[in-house]
Amino acid sequence: MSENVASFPVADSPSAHDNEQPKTQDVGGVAGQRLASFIERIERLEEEKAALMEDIKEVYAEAKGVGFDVKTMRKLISLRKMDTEKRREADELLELYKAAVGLA
Amino acid sequence: MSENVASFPVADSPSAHDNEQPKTQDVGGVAGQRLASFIERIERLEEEKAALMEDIKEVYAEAKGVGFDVKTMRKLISLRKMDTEKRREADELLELYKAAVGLA
Amino acid sequence: MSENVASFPVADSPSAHDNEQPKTQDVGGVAGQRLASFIERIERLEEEKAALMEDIKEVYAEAKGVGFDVKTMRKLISLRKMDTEKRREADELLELYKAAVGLA
Amino acid sequence: MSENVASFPVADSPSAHDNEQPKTQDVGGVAGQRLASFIERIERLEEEKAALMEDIKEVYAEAKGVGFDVKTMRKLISLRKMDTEKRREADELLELYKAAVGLA
DNA sequence: ACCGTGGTTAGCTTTC
DNA sequence: GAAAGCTAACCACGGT
Repeated sequence: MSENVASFPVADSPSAHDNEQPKTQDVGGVAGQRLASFIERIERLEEEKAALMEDIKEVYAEAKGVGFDVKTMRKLISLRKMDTEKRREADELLELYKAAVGLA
Repeated sequence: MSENVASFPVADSPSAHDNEQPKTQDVGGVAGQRLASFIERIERLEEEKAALMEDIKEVYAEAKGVGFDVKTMRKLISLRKMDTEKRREADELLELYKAAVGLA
Repeated sequence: MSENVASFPVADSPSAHDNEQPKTQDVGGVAGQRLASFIERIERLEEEKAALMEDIKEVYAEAKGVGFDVKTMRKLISLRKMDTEKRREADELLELYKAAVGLA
Repeated sequence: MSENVASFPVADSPSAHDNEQPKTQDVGGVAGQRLASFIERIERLEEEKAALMEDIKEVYAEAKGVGFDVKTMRKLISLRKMDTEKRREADELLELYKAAVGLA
């Protein structure tokens, strides 16, 4: 039933009691600036991420260049990752058992 | 000429009984070490990527904390990204034209 | 670069060699009927899937009702699934090695 | 598929010698069997679900094969689903009203 | 009772 | 063009 309605919901600030309207379009007032700031931060991080992904591709390419099989490498890495995750989950399961059984 | 680098200097098969190997897995020798190095580099980069993704999630969380709608933000960013890509493609097209016409 | 354009692209039939174009715009024509048929099939399958998911939830609920910890159960099942997948992937990796090394 | 059914991994102590009967603690006993049964039922249902998902993919593939745009189809179906849910919710609301007013 | 969290599912990208 | 891996949206659960 409940449906969020507001896509730009927020007052211009958490504790918005500063009455001076910035003149410059209050859609895009303090809240707008804050939003812009968040957006920028995220986009910056996304850029870094993209760069990293690029780097990864390059490493694969380099490996391929000296004769390794990329697909195999990927599989290997995936397997290693699964190991890691599985161990982590197994640990969690153990904790869960302990909790379920009343051993804090 | 059988060049073991150009093909795949693979470890002997899983069913091997090569257990008592000296420290530095000489299965595959130099190539094996090289492979290990690639793997490590990739896994390191993947870790960084994961950390970045974590950061991004945190920024979204912070934005949410002050009242912004995350889903909307995502859409916004995605839209901006599309714009960027579109422009980039347009630029590429322009370069192509220039090249085709002899303008370096 | 390439971007698909047509959202309702299709000719009115796979083996469309019947040249007589129906003149009357095929939106809702043979192709439309065919599309409707696909949609129905998918929606039917989705329904069955939803029913199955419901069943699963019920089993969990029943288990919970007799005292088992649902979260633990989920983890357990997830772990078992990981085992299965990991084995499958390990096999694939082996095949990959063999192929990379030239062993059909 | 899965063979080790009685796998009830952790629970009883790591070095549990199964010679001694389970005393009061029912690890691996009746409760264990019951748990195994639940697990099996769920895994069976999950398998069916996976099969269904496979079927759905195949229908999409078939549709694509005769020229329909899968992405568009997905959107369409999603839209229809939203409609359905909306109507269902509206009906529920109506029921609620009726109940509130004393109309069974 | 709501929010936050984690897990699941679906969609998209990229690879082969 | 198909298959897979990755990412993002969704949903149900438990905590506060």
